[in-house]
Amino acid sequence: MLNPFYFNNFQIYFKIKMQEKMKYPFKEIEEKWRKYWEEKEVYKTNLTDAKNKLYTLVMFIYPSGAKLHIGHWYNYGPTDSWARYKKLRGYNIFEPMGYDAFGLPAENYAIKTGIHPYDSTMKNIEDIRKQLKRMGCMYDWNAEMMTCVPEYYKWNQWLFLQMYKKGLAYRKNAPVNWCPSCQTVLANEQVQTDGTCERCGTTVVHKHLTQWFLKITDYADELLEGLDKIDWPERTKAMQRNWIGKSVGTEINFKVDSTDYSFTVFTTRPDTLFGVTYVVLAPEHELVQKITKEEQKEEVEKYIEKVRTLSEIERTSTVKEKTGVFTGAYAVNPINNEKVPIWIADYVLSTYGTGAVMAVPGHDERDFEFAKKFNLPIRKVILQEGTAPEDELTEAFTGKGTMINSGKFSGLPSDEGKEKITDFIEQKGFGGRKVNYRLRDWLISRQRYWGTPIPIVYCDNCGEVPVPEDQLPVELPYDVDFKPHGSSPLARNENFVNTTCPKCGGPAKRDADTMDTFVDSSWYYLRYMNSRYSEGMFDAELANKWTPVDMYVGGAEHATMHLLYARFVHKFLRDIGLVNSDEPFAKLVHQGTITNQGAKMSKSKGNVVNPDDFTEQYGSDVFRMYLMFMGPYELGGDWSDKGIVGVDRFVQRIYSLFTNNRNLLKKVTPKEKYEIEKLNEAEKSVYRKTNAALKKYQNEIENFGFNTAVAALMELLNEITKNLSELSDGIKAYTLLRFNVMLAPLAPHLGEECWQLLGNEVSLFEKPVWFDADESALRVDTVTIAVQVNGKVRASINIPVDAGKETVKEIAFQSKNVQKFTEGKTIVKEIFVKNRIYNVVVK
RNA sequence: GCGAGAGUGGCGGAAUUGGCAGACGCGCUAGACUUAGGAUCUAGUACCAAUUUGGUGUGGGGGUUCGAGUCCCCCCUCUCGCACCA
Repeated sequence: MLNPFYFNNFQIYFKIKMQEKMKYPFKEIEEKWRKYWEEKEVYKTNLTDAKNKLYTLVMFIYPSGAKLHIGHWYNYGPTDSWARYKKLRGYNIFEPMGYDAFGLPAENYAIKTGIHPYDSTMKNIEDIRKQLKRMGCMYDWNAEMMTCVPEYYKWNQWLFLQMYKKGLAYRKNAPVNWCPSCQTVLANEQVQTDGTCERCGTTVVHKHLTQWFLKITDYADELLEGLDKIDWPERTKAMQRNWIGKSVGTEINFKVDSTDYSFTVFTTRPDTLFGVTYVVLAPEHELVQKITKEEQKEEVEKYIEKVRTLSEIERTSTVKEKTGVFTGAYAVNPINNEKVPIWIADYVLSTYGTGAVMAVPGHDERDFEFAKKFNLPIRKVILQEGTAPEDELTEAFTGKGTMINSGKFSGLPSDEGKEKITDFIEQKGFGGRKVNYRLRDWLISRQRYWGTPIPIVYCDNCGEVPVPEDQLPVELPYDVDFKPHGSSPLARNENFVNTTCPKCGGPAKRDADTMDTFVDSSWYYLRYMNSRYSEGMFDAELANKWTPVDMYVGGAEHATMHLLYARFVHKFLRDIGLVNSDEPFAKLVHQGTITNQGAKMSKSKGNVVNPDDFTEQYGSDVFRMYLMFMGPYELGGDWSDKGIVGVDRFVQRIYSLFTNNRNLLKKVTPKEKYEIEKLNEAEKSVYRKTNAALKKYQNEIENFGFNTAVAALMELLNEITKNLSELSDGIKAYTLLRFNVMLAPLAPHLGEECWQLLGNEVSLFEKPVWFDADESALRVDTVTIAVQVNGKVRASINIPVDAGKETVKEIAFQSKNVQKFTEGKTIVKEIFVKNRIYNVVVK
């Protein structure tokens, strides 16, 4: 019976069994607390009380077929931890979550599988909601909302109509980016640098369509100035500044020789006006057809045709050699009546400035290159300091200098010349000062099904007629052939398209396009406060209490699109009296990108890491804490699960520490503060460490320094376990309580469990508790400072805190090593920084 | 090309105002737990020599300073953004 082999195995079995019992049972515990929070509605925000309000927002989720990935966890987990910390500190937190539910992927998926975008989106939302709940964030599920329902998108239409009324929504036929794969138009902002479609990677081509634009350019200046007032990452603000691209310059009219035609150029360098040796029009410029001479017609036509096939990126590539064609016509330089040839070239864009450029090859790199290639004259009109007028230009000189060969303006510094020449041009009526922006109006028309219908009808009698507000929403029909045929899917739905004119009652057709989904996301943060509100776009009273958003966290890739559009819409809503603030997001933080093997995670690359694998093995707290511990939040980094066991061990140690001290608070009530001199050495050191950790933790969490906050907690745990046997129950309870409140934001389930284990009756997040550091404990009586001889550390000495130089010097020179390095030498200099360093310089 | 950020042990990364570089974690090494260990605990772990100790070290080169990972100049590499913007 007592076979040693059996016995042996039984022992092992027993030991393993015991360990399993000890191990932190994260599955039950995490589920237990999630259920508790949900049943007690712990995260339901009292929105009527905005006294201590803190609106914490993450960019809402796009419910694609893919489940939550590491990036979502990395975005939402730490942000929630920050908000939880703030909650423990007494803030009234509002942390909502919703779904950015319209969009192309759902439609592409439908095209591929035949599953209706509405059905797949709703299914995805179901799945994602479950996953989100398992993360254990403080989302107020009462506020949950999605953009693809009429209750929401009705207000996109309403917003559009308000802009229309103010003349901010207009239609124009313009060269647009056409993605042959998506069969749709893309905004310039949505075309990638290599000329491909942001969503599908297909090379974008040009197509001319009549489209709706929102006049964001009217707000260009304010969007620029507003950046100074918001707490956003500098790099993001710089990106928006560049994107808006304000440049102050001069517009100058050039007459076309022996005709009545004229055109305008924009320049930031009017001081080089005498250096103009030719002018260039964009191939699309309206004048090109009118002025081209008969003998040049064929060549010009051929060139225009060639340019039409090029994407903007190809046209503007620096690598590409300059191309262009002479029109045969001449323009007259208004400053000196000189006749200069008119060329067309693809490097001049019709979408920027006036679509016409005065070419100064001597002082502009592109013009220089062009002139060299086509043998056009190069004239020097700005003299570089330290060079002679007769020196030949080997490259364009684009800096400041002294004007030469410029008539009566010769001799002026170029800065002054800019003003003088502009004054002259204004006086003569040839043009004037002009501010130009790189920013273009926001193209919102999409020839697509899965979006907000544009509330406009076209009537043969009345023309373009806005749908009256009381007839909103213009509902998106369910039955539709969403397969792309080059036109909008809605255009083929007779029931939708055919309608009556709201003005004359005659037959009319609806606009068959839908809106860019960035319209949806440009105001969603205003609706969360009352997501079922039906009296208006949003509950303005609540929205004004709670906005601007106090903390907005999301990817840096939205720097120039979503984040600019939302600012624009917010300012517009302010102007029509709906909101009372200037900016939507007071503070912005970008989470870094988590890559895998150096590449962005994507389905196509097959390098997607599934967070579920880790949450199932370690639990959601461990996974969340590991993501925070990996490195600086804003940097992101390459994914590796190498260190996750470290965080798991940390959690195991915490759990056994708290289980071993179960109901400690029933035995003892710790004091608010202890007199440090009355504690034993172990207690002193734990007491100090506890308060140092509190201080450090606060600093770090406030600034999204999660990695160092976790490290501070680990240090504290090490200090506690090292000294555990020497601690009185009072000190033990004191430090565990503080450890617990710091732990809870980072690992909320475990935090609650420990809180209960200690003997607390009410959930921590139900009744928030925080402890401030006892500053007196941080004051120490002795400090260790370095003693340097000639800048090299030769000793470390303990000195009384705040000890003066003479005392320190005395102690320092007791060190043999210091003596050794100073022996026989004279002291030239002494540097003493209190409590930091003593450095003696000898010779 | 322009703009922003980064470069620190075998690895992820720490380091208020310039003031003891390498916190915390992973990994590794050794030991303990009467036999097993993908468990736990303890100790060690930048590099080079050696016992104490000395020297070298934050991408490379120069500079400021008593003192530089940190500030200044030049260069290299990587990441992101922009790209003929007139």
